Amino acid sequence: MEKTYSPQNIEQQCYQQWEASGYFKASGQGEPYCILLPPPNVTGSLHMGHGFQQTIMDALTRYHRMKGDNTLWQCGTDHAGIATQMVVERQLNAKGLTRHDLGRETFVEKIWDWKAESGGTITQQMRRLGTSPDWDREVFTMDDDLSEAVNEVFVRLHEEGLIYRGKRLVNWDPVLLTAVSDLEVLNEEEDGFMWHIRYPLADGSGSLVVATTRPETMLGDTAVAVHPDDPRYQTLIGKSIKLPLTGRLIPIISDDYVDPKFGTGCVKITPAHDFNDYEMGKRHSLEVINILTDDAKINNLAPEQYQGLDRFVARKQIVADLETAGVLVKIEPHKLKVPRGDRSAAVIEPYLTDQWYVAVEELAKPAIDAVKSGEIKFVPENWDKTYYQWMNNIQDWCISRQLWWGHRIPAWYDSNGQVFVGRTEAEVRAKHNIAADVALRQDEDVLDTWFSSALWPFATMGWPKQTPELNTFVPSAVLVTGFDIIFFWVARMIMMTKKFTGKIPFKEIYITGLIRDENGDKMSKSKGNVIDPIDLIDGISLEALVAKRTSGMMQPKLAEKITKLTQASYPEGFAAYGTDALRFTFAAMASTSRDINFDVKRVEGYRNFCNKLWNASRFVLMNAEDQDNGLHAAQSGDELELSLADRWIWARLQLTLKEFETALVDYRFDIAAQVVYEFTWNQFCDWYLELTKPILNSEHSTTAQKRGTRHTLVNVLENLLRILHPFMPFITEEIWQRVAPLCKVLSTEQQHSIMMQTFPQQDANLLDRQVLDDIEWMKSFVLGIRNIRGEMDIAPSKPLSVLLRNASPKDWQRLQTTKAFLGSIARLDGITLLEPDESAPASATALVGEMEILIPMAGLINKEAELARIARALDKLQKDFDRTQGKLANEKFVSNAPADVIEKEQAKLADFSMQIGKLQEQKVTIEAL
RNA sequence: ACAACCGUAGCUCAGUUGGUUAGAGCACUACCUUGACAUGGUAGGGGUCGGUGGUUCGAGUCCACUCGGUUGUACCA
Repeated sequence: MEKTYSPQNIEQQCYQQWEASGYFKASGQGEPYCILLPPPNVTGSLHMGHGFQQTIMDALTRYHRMKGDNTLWQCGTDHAGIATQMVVERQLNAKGLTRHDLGRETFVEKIWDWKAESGGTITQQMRRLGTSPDWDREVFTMDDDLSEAVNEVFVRLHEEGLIYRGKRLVNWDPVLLTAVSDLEVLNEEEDGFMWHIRYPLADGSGSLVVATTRPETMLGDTAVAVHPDDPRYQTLIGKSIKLPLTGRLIPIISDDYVDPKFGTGCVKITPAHDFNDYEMGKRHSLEVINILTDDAKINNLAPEQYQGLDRFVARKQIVADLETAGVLVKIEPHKLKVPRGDRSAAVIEPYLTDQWYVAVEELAKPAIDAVKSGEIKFVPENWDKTYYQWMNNIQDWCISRQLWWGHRIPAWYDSNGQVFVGRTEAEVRAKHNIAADVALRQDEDVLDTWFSSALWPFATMGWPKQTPELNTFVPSAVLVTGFDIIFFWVARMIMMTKKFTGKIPFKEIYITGLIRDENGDKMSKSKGNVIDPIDLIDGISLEALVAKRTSGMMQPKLAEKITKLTQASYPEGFAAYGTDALRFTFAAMASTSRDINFDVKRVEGYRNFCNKLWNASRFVLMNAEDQDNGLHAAQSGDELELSLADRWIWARLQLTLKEFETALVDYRFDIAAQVVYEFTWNQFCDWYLELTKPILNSEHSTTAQKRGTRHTLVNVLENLLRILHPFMPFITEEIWQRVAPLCKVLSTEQQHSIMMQTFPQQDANLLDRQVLDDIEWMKSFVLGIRNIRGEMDIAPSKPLSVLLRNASPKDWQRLQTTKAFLGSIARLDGITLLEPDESAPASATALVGEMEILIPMAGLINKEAELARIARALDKLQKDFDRTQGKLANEKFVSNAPADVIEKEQAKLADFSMQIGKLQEQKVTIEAL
């Protein structure tokens, strides 16, 4: 093996091997275990959130595959209607063209071209992460099969009256020229103004003042409303206003929606351009006057001088004109929520159009029940509140989009505008007896991308066909996703899957945290703090990183700021940490927290961990390769004699395995990662490997002893690699290839990959408590000596002679079993037991339980330094003693606390007291020198 | 406005149903190139758990209030 771990040399080749061997396919044997990949945007690229979630999904997939489950990770991508169309449209714009220049058909072809070109990016990047989905089952939401499912669902819901077409106000994006759903509108608080405008009464008897944040909408006002009980306006109700600028006569109506305390208590009502006004308009049968065009210019229903003006230009003009007319009372600064499209950032207009809707109330009920009953569980649990909050106030879902990229709505119109819904035009004609020569025109609109994504759990399994997969993998085991798409996707999948299969789509929903930068800021292009997971794997220079972060920046100032920030944060760029280090980092950060601040330093730490594992494996192989490791001991009858250390590391491995698996069941990947890290570094490397050296290197060891230790070395390592594999697939495979042949006979082809091996099984027989205690005793012995060496500046290489005082028979027995180890790792050249009454020379001391280890000071130990060390230790002990004594002196504690707690406190007190006593004696002895 | 979550060592975070001396990684200090590993080893310093009050024999852990932060939902023109 190479001396240093270098991930780039080992990662890619084995991936191809795995994929080519078909290891990612479900085995067809065992309990079904299925994970659905949240479909990433087909033309997107991998970001940290993907990396994080996919690491978790892959760890679960690999773990269950190794546990023998019939494991399927169902992957695919979605067509991301708006996002993808925008990308291609922008490319056209750069050439001075629009999609209208090409026409629908050609434009859609262009998008397919673009998909062919860039569509593989994200799946290639997923491969770099080592993910193991069944690529042969990869699905795209616009594939024929899925499109068929989409049509089927649409038609069936329509037949049941759950999909309907209606003319209503929708959220209209005047830049993208499409309707968007409520969820795609972000309401941000922005600075604006409140304009107060005087509206004169038509009969000239007076006036009232309305306040508005959008004065241009007055062109579409069809009433002014006041509160029915507002004493100020009682006499005005029923009278008419002569609207300034247009001169239209509009009524003054009363409605208790109006808050008399807000503004002037008079509200201008524009039913065509405000959701609340629209409702009020319906209540009072008001005229609905639309004054905007699709792209938010003033239309020809408004006075001529405003026609064709952009809404914001018109606003200025109207304000100026109102001022000239002397009806502008005042202008106040005002903070207001401005609705903006999440894709275009354009100000969204409530706009009256024909759209298709899903009536969701009926679908929502079973979906709510599925969570309420516990059939579906959120992890962490309290996300169910977010879910209920939305589901209980759910609005009908506007599913039509005025785009060209997506599933075209399966509805056809005749020349009278009558609509027919069906799977195909032929079906429509047949069903409604429409002759072939009668012209039918298909609806121009496409469906919201999330409509097809909502069918993912069953459509990817072959629905509407009745396939074996549909039976086996619905419901899937767990959905791993971020809370940001609970409404967009999760809730809608539950509704649709329930509706069309009667089953739940998944049993658990593991909601991951959101990856932020090391300062807790959301990663975004405009902040310039985005990290590409691939850059952490392959490494990137500062220059390249800066270039990447500032590319396409329109504002030079921003680019400069980002450059500085990047230079300050990562003066060296990123090192090539490798996939395994990155994956382990993601796992280690997956706690219950909803925000995860990603610190590159942690990747470095786990890269070091990989290196540690690598070098430990080198040690094992150097000692075991081409040696007798007892591989055939069972048949040949060769004896395997396990040392105390050998039995101890087996026991520790059992503890680790148990904690690891418990953590995985709870989706506590952070705990699982920590447990296995601790074992690997702090137990296996720091202690066990050291403890094998005295056996392997000693001439006094028997063949059986050496064989036993080598057997343990290779087998514990082999087990450890299998435990680590779900988190770190590459390095474990690479090492395992060399280690496994020393441990077992690999006969079938499938057995030649660690990923097809079974996961280690917990074995209580290996968990020897006595051995665990013995080694802990030995460790504290060694620690005591190391502590004295460290504090007294005694070179680790200098052999020491120690005396033991007050050793119990148990201590003596342990000394016998661990003597060889102690001599070696603590560098002792002599251990002498003192008789009870035997006097000892002045010594530095350490305690192991009640036994004292004495290191004679002569020539080694500085009196002042030792006194200082004792004083520090005494100080700490005294505090502990006082606190414990205080507790026990409290009568209420003694009378109320459970017996075992009291016993523990008493034992602690005795222990502290004993230690203090010994140290004080020691202090006196040394002071007397 | 409401809701959820968060506030523990310089930094990033663990801390299960209240009960061993509050932990880890990184950073820091000192020493060490020993034959797996300087992407390393050994030893060590550092926090009273945002604040206040309460429940309890006992609270980082439960309750109330409060301050600060994040996110979501709703919203008055």
